[in-house]
Amino acid sequence: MDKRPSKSKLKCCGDEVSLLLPQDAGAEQLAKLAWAVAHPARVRIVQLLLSRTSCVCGEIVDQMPLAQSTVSQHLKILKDSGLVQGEIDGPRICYGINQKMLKQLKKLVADL
Amino acid sequence: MDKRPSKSKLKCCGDEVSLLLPQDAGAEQLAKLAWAVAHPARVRIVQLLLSRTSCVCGEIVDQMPLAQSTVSQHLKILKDSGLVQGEIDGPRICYGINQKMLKQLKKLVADL
DNA sequence: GAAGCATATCGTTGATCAACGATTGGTTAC
DNA sequence: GTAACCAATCGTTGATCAACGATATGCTTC
Repeated sequence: MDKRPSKSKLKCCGDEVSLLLPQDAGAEQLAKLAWAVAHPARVRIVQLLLSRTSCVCGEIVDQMPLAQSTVSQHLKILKDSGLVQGEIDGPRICYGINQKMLKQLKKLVADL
Repeated sequence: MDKRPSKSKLKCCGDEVSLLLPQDAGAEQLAKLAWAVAHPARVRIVQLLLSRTSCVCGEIVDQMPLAQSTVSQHLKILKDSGLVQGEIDGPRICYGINQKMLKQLKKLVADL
């Protein structure tokens, strides 16, 4: 077990960091968006979505050496970050890049 | 224990991905650099280093609610990514941003 | 050489990631 | 309604992250 009972200092990575570091509001968001593309598979997914304006999950799975559940998991991470949106298109789901968020990411990185 | 003995498919995240996805050479590098700034504390460190052109580890520790060992660990991650360089300056170590790598990161993100 | 200070590294712990197969949920077609 | 298909979720596992304290290393200075 952990020897640190409840130091009230900093748990790890999470929302508490922002409370202790109020000065960097953008740091949190940059970290969140950077995290979304901090995995080769997710970068690849973003590239696929950008190259085709829209894409179904099945197509992504076909182009990657990963199981469907794993791809779906990565898509969830991308969706949670806001970088990717999915809209229901009949029986399948049409995924696409959230251009606003992508712009935000580009701006945050460019302003570093 | 893991039920997957050695599927020779894909271990997780690592160098093997590049072997199986040769088309995205840049995806790996973007993921690696994005990963470096995928944590609020590391974004903060980069910002600190940029705002002062150079910075000693002790100053960074003073400005963050983290232990010295934790900051040193984050610095190591940043160094491993290439974004940050450290040169020995007498008894202390002077850290600074590797502008070339930062430019590379900006370019990779901008080209998305 | 010993003392002192600045960093790095070691060793530990709990939390999270990333992968998979299996199952569930939802939508169309018969 | 049932079958078929697509995508999401569940449950598991091993690996890695992130945090800390404690210890080791390295360079000055005395």
